[in-house]
Amino acid sequence: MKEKRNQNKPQVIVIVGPTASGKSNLGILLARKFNGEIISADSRQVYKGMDIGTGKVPKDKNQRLYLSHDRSINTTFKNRTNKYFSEGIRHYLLDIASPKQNFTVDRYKKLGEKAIQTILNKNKIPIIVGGTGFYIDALVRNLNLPEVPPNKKLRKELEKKTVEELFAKLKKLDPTRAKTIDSHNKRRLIRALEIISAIGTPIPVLNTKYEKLNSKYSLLWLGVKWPQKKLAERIKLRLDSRLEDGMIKEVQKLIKSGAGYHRLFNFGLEYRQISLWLKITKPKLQTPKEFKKTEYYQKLLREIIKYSKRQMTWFKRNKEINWVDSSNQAIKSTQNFL
RNA sequence: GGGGGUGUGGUGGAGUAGUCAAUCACAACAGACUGUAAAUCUGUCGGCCGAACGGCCUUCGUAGGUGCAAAUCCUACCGCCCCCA
Repeated sequence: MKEKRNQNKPQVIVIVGPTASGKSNLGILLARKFNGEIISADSRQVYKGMDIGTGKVPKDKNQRLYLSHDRSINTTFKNRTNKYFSEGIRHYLLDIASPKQNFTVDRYKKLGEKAIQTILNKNKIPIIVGGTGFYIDALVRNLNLPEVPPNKKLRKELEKKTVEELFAKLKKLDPTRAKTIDSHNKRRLIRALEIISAIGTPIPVLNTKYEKLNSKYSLLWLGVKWPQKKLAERIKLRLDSRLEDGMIKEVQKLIKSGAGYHRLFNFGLEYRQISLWLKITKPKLQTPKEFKKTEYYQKLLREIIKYSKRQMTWFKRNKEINWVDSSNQAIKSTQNFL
């Protein structure tokens, strides 16, 4: 019905929604039906070893079987291809970083663009699925990120200063940025200063208006919607089954592998609360049952729900999203789009 | 039965005569977001009016009392807690 189709722009589908909304399944469904491949847009699913806590789609097993069919040479883990399939559908940008290293939007954007191209070259439809709004917008809406990688040393130094000091400094060095920045947000202030100190001059005024970002793709935005109460229930059920599925072990493993408590704290949600709890608990008591008795569990539940709301706050301002509450609706929209 | 303590907004918990609709934390609600984004940060949070300065009303277990003035002092009652019997 809408004839605003842009023939020269490649078509890309984006599926967004809060955590536990069922995006991943919808993604696979559409990928099957419309010959697509999936690009995950999740800032935590990029990490290896963070599976249960991030709700990564299960990796197909037969793939490994296939690769290691020759039992004579012990190839159990010689999965060189690194390709991630779930239910036969190729997924990109999962398991591409170590939890010990830093991953950034910039990196995501670059890899994402590559993935989109790869999929298009196969004459398939890229389907971006995820809950990290910032990553999605960076990838799909032409965000212009300044070429300034993180500077650990500088950050450490600036970290010592107070927000007021940092803001004052920024005001002097880059008054334009100072006008729009959140003057209380230390992390942002530090990054802003990092940029100036690297570039030397104030950054050019960027397209900050959300609506003004012009995509080079023709996009179909699908949003998976739930009544809030229902979503909260789903979140609880999902958390409980995650715990049963070995969530705690996953965190223990990460700790052992050297990710560090500080790092885990920063990952948030499950990784934050469970690692905090593990730190003060006797190994003997580290079971799902024990965890569920604690305040950490209650807190975690609240945190996940809050997180889902924050996600919605982000998505709400994107007026292009078609909110659907059934896969049929999604399919219909997709048919219209293609 | 005797002695002591305590009762505050959705919760925890400050306040102990005026500057108190009442610090703070949590929860709740709303929002921001250009290289940590599941992170980080902001606002509102008794009711009514107001864009705002502000104004009015109802609150600190209940009922009385003393004060110009009470969440804060006194008395009684009710509830909870602790100690001695």
